[in-house]
Amino acid sequence: MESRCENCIIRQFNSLRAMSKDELKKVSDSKTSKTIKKGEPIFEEGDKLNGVYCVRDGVSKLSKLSANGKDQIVKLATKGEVLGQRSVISEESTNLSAVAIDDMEVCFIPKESINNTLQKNPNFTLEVLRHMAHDLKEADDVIVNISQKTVKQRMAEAFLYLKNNFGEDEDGFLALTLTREDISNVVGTATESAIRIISEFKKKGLIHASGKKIGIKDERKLLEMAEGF
Amino acid sequence: MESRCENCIIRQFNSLRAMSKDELKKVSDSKTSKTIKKGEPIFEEGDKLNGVYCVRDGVSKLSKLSANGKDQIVKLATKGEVLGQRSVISEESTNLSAVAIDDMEVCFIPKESINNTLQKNPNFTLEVLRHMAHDLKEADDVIVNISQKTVKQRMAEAFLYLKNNFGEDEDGFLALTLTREDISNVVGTATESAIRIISEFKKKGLIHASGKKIGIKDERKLLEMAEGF
DNA sequence: TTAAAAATATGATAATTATCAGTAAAATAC
DNA sequence: GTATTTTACTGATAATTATCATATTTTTAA
Repeated sequence: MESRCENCIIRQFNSLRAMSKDELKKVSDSKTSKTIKKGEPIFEEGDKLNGVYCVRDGVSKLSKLSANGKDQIVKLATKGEVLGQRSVISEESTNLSAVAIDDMEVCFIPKESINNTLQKNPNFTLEVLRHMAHDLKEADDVIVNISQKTVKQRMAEAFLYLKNNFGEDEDGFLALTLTREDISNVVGTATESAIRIISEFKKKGLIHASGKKIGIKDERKLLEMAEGF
Repeated sequence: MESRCENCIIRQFNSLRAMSKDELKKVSDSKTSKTIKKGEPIFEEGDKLNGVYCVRDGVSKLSKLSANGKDQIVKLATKGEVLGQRSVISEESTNLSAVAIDDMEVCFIPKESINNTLQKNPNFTLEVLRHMAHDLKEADDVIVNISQKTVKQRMAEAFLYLKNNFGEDEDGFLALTLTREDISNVVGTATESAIRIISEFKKKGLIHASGKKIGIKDERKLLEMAEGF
């Protein structure tokens, strides 16, 4: 038996919280739950999406393939985020791929439920709008960072971002473990360059690592590095 | 005597077209027209905006200052675009500065008019949402371009962008004339690098220039260059 | 109109970053 | 548990891009 949206806590973190009980009931009736294994795609660049995906558990990377075959990760989406919204709203195929970094649990909500509510419930639309405004602001920041900061600065920033957004485990490692390649795709650099900088950060005592797991050792210095000192 | 929004053609190009006659009337009553001279700011990063600016004429650069003192131009906004929307919607201070590149004419619309309509007219909200979805998609593209393409490729792309979005004058020059510094801030590179690449493009016959004015000579090759051939 | 300031241009050089090559370690499949 | 594949790492080198210096041209202001 599947759980109902009405009782889902995740909803509190996204725009679905602005839905009425009745609307939520309809969404819940039309939704389907899916399990996505680590490494598997939820959708791919160019797909026409028939709905949105509400992330219940796990983390997904949203990325775009460039001409030279490298992926640029534009966002890491976790619990509570709704994927595919933009595509459904503008009725275009997605410009991003979503791939599971962890094992994930997502709910697929058909676009009809969303569009219906968008047209009838201004509160919901406004809530979606607020979220998108936030995403756009973040995107602007990413643009400025990528174009104005060095790879080293962006690497430092990435680790801080990972700590602030996904936390640490009991051993003090970043809770979200990314491959070196994924890190390089977040930062927008060559994998070897990312690895080199990780080595350097380790030597300088800014971070420590055990296999793939990376922990932040000197947050203050890392922050200074990100700011350019 | 000022012109009325109801009769303004510009409106057809932005989300204001989804407003009812009545709403439009209220907007028109509350709006004020402003003339902004070339080089003057409309608003600056960190400002709390009390409304949005609808561009009637001229072009504005939306930019963000980085720690090292360089401006990154995130968007060039022209006739029909509404500036400051994101800030008003999320009720935060803006993350961008808007400076006039041309002499401009803009209408200032107090946020109350906008917020009112956002809460009452789902069509308007949806229209704003669609625009923002579009902007977000564009921002993603910019991120991927900046991080995956070389400066040369991005320069080529910038000229094509300028042609496609602002057209050419009767002499075949790009209608929007930017300083070399502005070009470098759009592309995200050092001014000297931008100048050097302009010289190179001239030598290769991709563009021609007369003072600040730049014209596209071989669009096909420029496109190939942007794609990485 | 002339002086001053700003923008454009170019060379020399340094710094950053990517690429290629190859080894070591880890994860996965059998 | 071993073989195979993938991922991580390091060095050498090349390519890209930024920075500094300086000259020239253009624009602006007095």
